[in-house]
Amino acid sequence: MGKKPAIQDRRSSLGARSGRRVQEILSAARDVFAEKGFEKATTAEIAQRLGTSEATVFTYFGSKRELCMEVLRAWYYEISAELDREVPLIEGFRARLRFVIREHLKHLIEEGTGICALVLSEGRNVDEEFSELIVDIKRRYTSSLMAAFAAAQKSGEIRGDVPLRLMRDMVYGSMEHILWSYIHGGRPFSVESTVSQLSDMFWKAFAPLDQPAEALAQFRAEVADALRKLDRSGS
Amino acid sequence: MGKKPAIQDRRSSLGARSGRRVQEILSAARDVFAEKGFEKATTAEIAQRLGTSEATVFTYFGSKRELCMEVLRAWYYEISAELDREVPLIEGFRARLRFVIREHLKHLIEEGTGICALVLSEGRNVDEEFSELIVDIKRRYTSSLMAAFAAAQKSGEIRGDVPLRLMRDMVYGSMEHILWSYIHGGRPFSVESTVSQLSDMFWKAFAPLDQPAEALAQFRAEVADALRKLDRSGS
Amino acid sequence: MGKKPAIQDRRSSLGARSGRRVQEILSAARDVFAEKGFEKATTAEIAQRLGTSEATVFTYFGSKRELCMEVLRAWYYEISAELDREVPLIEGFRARLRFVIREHLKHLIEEGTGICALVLSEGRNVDEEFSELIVDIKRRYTSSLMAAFAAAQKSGEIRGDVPLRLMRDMVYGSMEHILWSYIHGGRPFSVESTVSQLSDMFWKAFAPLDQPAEALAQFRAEVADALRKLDRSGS
Amino acid sequence: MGKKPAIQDRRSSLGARSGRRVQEILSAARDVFAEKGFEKATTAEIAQRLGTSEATVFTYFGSKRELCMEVLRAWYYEISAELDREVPLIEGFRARLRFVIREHLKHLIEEGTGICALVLSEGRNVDEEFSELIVDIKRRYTSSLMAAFAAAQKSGEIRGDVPLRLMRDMVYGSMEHILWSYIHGGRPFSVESTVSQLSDMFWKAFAPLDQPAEALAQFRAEVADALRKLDRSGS
DNA sequence: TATGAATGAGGGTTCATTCAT
DNA sequence: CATGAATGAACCCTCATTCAT
Repeated sequence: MGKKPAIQDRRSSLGARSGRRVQEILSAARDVFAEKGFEKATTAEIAQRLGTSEATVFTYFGSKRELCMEVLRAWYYEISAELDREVPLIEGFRARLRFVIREHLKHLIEEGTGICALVLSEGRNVDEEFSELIVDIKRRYTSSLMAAFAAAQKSGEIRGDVPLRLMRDMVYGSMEHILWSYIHGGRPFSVESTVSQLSDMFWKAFAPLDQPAEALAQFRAEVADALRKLDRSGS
Repeated sequence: MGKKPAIQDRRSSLGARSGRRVQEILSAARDVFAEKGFEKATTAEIAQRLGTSEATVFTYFGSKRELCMEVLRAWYYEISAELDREVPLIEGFRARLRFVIREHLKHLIEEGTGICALVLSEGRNVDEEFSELIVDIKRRYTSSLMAAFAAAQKSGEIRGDVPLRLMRDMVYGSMEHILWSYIHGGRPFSVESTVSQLSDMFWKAFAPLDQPAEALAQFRAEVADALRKLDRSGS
Repeated sequence: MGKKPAIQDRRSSLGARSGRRVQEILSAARDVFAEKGFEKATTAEIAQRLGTSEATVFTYFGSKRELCMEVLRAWYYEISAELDREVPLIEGFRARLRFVIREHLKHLIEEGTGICALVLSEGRNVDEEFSELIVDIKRRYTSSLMAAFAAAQKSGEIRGDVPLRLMRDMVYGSMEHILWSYIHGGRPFSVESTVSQLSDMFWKAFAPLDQPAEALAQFRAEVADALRKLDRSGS
Repeated sequence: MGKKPAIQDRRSSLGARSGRRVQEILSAARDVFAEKGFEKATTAEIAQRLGTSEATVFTYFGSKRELCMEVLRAWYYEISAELDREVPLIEGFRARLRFVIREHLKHLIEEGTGICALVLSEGRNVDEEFSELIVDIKRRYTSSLMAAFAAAQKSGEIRGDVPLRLMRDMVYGSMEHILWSYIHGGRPFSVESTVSQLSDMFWKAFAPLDQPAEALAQFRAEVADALRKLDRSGS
């Protein structure tokens, strides 16, 4: 909006965040943001942990918020890449769904409550300016599941009367809420059993409407077949 | 842990903030928080809308964050009371679930994206100090649904192999995500059709394991088994 | 332009800068700005001299630049008021011009090179935002001389073929340059003789074009008259 | 006073900056300073326009301020050279004055408000350190006019009772003020008519005291006196 | 000569919060 | 109760400038 385009950011380009320095900063920033949360984190502390000056941080990242967004982006990127790679190799919607759910929960649980809280919380605290960016990041992140949904809908594995988007929101929303409860409730948490239960429930929720009907039809055919046999044997 | 004497200073009780002034402040605060979000809202603006001084605000509320929490509490309180009253009168789990879902979506949609974003976002931005409070508020808010879950589990309307808490997280998590998508995507949004779709899907997800499809499957297995035996014996 | 209107400045109103505090701040600010110049002056120092915090300064003035503008405004205001009062009472354009010149030089010399440099320099360093304000201030300041010009042009005391604005620029521009030379050259400087010389030169520069012609005409009339008398007496 | 070894580091001499690189930098710097003003211009932008690094700029110029001074110096240098060359060839003070005025106005108007504002504004924003330098530059720049004044005073073309310096300040000060008004007022501006009016007025202001009008006045006084005597004796 | 990278050194500004009246 | 006034405390960010290569 009213942003000065600035001379052109001092840093190379927003694309290739590969330099060693950049990675170091990202890493330190992730730690601090995870520990303190965005608002309470200070650029001073991030710089301090790196043993550099704040100015160096700002050489590579335009603002504290941008830095935080990049931390999130990097986090999502990793899993996104994995999902993009693995999910298409999996056979069947049910297994795909299960895989996606397990990955999401596993990563967020394993990396500690800090980063988990950051991902859950800052995904919602977006300064307008980065609103579009976070939407993109999440779109990419959820694209594997969306593709799986699409394929499943086509093959008749899941119902076709509900927007994919709604199902996606159910899956991710549920997990977020579960993780949030976990973080704040401190209850013991079994990833595996949660994965199983969620998969099962969503499998049923998303099942084609005519599944029972189809099953019934097949059953009838089988029974009819059997009856014919009985008839034959009993005659 | 050396916690501050905390949240009650000179206020009557944690529950019912009554005075006219208190209500005015809450109202102004809600407007401002809804418009700007917590961080960008200022106590100065809240006071200014009331035509009083910031000091007055602090006479009634200990801190900006506390004020915000009270705004949220008030918001939840209203619906909580309604749910507590209405839900028990409804017959059947399915209808109860539907009612809860509709109320949640309806309120958040109708009151505008501002308060909606506030509820969704600030519910996650908790300063440790208020962490417990928000958990309480939400517990109270979700208690109607939890009670319905419990009753349904007892009566066999829903499956008994999944923690209620997990189902609750699914329901509320899904709705939060859906609302968030709505707020940021700006897509047209039909409360009624969403309610129907969600109710239906959750109904299926939560259905007892021995419902038609499952029962049928098991029955079919039995029959098939019997047929095999007959086959063998009859040949 | 793109300024946040802000909730409404915390300070009473831009008009009545009368409060004691305001005057104190203005005074301290003038000292610091005069000593260091705008850029090198710091709000910290201004606050420190007052024995208050910087925040207090910002309670009354929106920004460092605004504070500086107000210092300038106050400076101009004082003399403007004096000129508005005195000039109209003076008879004749020449005396008025002389008065205006003397006041300008006198004030700027007497108040020291600091404030003088500030007035001369910062009158030219305007952040767009205050561009209009400084123009207003200066318009007001020069209005006495402009009025005198207008009256003189009407009465035929000065030429009518030159825009008043041009003459005004000549008078003030000359003085600014003279003062600048004085400040940087450090040459001894006699206000009185400079006033006399300037007045005299401008008087001639601005004199009606037909002054010589008129004088000549009158002189011819007088001589002719004398000649007639001589004729009469010598006959 | 412990002055820094100052302005010449590794540069050939204070006078002639020759290298191609130097010229490129000066050119880019002039553009940026003209567009943004000194304070808002950044060395980063200057370097960026050149396609080099900031460090390169600092290889050739000791500081941002020095660079700016060199830009100004170069600007003045060009016209100074022209004036030095042309003015002595012109016959008569009036024509010389007119020439000088026209050149000054013409250059500043033609090169755009950016460089004009820079010259007018930064000529006044001197960091002590460069105070002497700018004085030198301006002395050189005004030397043609000063020489013309001196010659004119010698030949009796202009009055001898006023310091040349004062007259110089009047001429340049007037023009600066006029240009400033033009830049900020945005009024249409005719160089030629302004040149004519200024020349005419200054011509009159600087005219010898015994020029026609004065001489006439004195002569008239004498004649009148004589006439009175005649009157008395002839009655 | 050229420069990529790093940074020292503030600087202005913001607000929630306090307290005497 | 209400509040005007004051401020502590930080924070993000900028940029000219340096220096090893």
